[in-house]
Amino acid sequence: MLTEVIHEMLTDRQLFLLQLLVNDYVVSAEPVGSRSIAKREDVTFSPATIRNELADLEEMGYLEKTHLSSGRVPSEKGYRFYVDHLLSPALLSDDELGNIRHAYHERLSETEELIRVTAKILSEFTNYTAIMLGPELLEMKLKHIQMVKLNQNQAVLIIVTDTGHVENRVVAIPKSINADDIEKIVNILNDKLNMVPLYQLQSRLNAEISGVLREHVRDYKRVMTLLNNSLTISDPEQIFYSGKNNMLAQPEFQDVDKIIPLLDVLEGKELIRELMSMPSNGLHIRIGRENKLNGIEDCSLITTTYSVGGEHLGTVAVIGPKRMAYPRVITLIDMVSKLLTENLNKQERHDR
Amino acid sequence: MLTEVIHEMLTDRQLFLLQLLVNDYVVSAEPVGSRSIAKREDVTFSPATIRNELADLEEMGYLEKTHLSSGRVPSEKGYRFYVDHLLSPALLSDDELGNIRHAYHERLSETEELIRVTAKILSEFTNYTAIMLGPELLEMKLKHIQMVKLNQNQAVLIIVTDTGHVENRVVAIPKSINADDIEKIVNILNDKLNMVPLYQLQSRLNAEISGVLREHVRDYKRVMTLLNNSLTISDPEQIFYSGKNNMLAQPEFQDVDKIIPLLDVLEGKELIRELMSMPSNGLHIRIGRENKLNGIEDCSLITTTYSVGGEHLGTVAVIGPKRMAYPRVITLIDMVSKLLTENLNKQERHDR
DNA sequence: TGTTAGCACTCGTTCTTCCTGAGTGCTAAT
DNA sequence: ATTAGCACTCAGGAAGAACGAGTGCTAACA
Repeated sequence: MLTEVIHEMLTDRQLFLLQLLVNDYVVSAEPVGSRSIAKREDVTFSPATIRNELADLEEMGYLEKTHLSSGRVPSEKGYRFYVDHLLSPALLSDDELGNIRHAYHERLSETEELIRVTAKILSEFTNYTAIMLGPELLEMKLKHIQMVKLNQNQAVLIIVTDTGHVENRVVAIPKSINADDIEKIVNILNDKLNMVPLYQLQSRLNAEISGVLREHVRDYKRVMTLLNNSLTISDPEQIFYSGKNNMLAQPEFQDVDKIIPLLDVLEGKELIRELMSMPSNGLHIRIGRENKLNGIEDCSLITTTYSVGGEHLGTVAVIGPKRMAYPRVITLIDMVSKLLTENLNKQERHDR
Repeated sequence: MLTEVIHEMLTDRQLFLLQLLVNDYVVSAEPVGSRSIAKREDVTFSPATIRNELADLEEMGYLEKTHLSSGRVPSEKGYRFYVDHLLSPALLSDDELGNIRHAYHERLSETEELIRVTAKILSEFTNYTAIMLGPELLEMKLKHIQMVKLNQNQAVLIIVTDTGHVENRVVAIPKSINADDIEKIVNILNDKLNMVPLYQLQSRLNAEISGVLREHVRDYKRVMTLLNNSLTISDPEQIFYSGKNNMLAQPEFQDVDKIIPLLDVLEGKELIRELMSMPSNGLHIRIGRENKLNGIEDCSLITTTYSVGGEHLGTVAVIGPKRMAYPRVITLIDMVSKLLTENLNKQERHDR
């Protein structure tokens, strides 16, 4: 790969050095000097030569110095180039592969559990933070609706989706409505709304169903406001975190003043929005300021997606320092998202 | 209060000084010296006198020095004495009172939501971390059980409790069992298990119900293992955190090496066990090493409980540094737990 | 006898100063 | 084109000085 002319300006040796330097910096977290590069067995030329090359790479914007006489550190452009052209996926040891597969063999029944396990594996094997966006609630389709009366005034409204997800909320039941009414209402809803995506529930209710209800049910008005209130799906995403505290172990975040804003951003809604705005297929990497979001300028975000039956279901993300073990994370996130997809489809296959 | 002889060994002036010193240290987080105490308006005697008194208090074990010539800091014994004898509950400003009451007026429908709001208020108004243990699932009683078929092989089992809580799990349905069977099973379960506490479900199933099932249902064996698996309530507690990151702002946890173990403990199961082991009524304070749990030696834990209809429901806890604003936290936790109880009982009252 | 002023002493903190070592760029020789 | 050599830079650590907030103790005082 190195022998091809990838970028018109860079010689093979420069490519080689850039790759070496990034690899080195990723593990050491210290600026890399010419001497330490020259010490490597596979480097035949002298520190002086390396200095010349590194100076050129710096001039072209791939490297930076932390101060006038320091070693070099990759710039964002450098990372970007590395990620785009110099990266070869990491290999996992048999041990690790075994452990990962093992974790999936435990239980493949519940979607949520599967996602949670995936997040945990990702964060534990990368030592960074994993964030998973679950299947979008709004895209799920209604499988069954049910009302269970708790007492004179309250009932639980239960919505089961085609994926087996269960939403529920407590609703106040007006005195004017009795058990028979409720049964009637629920029957109508189940009849008319079967397999309707949740985001359409409300509009369908008001368009098609209100008429039917008016005919068959007493106190039609109250029922409608009740249903309107409870069929609003407010929380559009399920979010699973794992390894939030892993960030604290990274040398770039030893300073408490950096940790607090970072953790705040990590848990904040903006990050989720950012994640949702990522392209919805394939693997994507955002390095440092490529994330428009404030507070994670020193972080990189790697995302991919998982799906079932070809349908986009959710997002898998790893966030870590810019100085990230990209090859390893890429391999892991790719593997894990495929395993997740695979397991979800295994469930699905049973269906038909 | 000060004029009574509370502790045979301590003079009124010593009590006064101890109280002053703790109050001061709680806000400043710096060892308190004789001079700074003497500066206060309500202190009429000189630094030298204060030094003598503080030396006595130190001898008796209520105070400590961080080094030979430093100011004094309360010892755990000092905090304990302060908490037991010197504390007067803090007053909240009308503004704060208003805000708190306002937060509760929003929605009083869902138990979980109510608990979550309470945790948020506590952490925001104390600037420490709030942990709430929700109603013990196992104590809840079964209100309704339901199975919704998702596809050929899977169904969702839904358990609704008397409190409106909904548990659900995906179960695999053996081919030998059809929709009619399921309906029969569910009807039997609803009939026999109504208002049975969740922790009894399994034993009741095996004792009383297995016989009935054997008579009415095909493939009795598979059904029993299926039910046995899914009626095991694994997660005995609902836990709500709020303000986990507030700890990071405390001066005693500026050091990253202290933060990591602290956050780990905070999220760990041992702490929850510790919380559950607290006496189940009234307000309780554990200072520093009084918590047997490793990792929170420098923290204090204040807990109380909330209930509905006189029945113990769950635990409210605030964890912060030993150097905690005890009066304020006590006032807040007390107030908030009462508001929570009140609101829960308001729901309850509707029932009868 | 309890209180206080005075004083010597301790020790953490901060500010310098100095030194070292790892790094650089540049120049001249190979 | 490469490299040895050299002067230069700069972060980081060590050593020391000065500071100041605190102490305990003693002696004087009301």
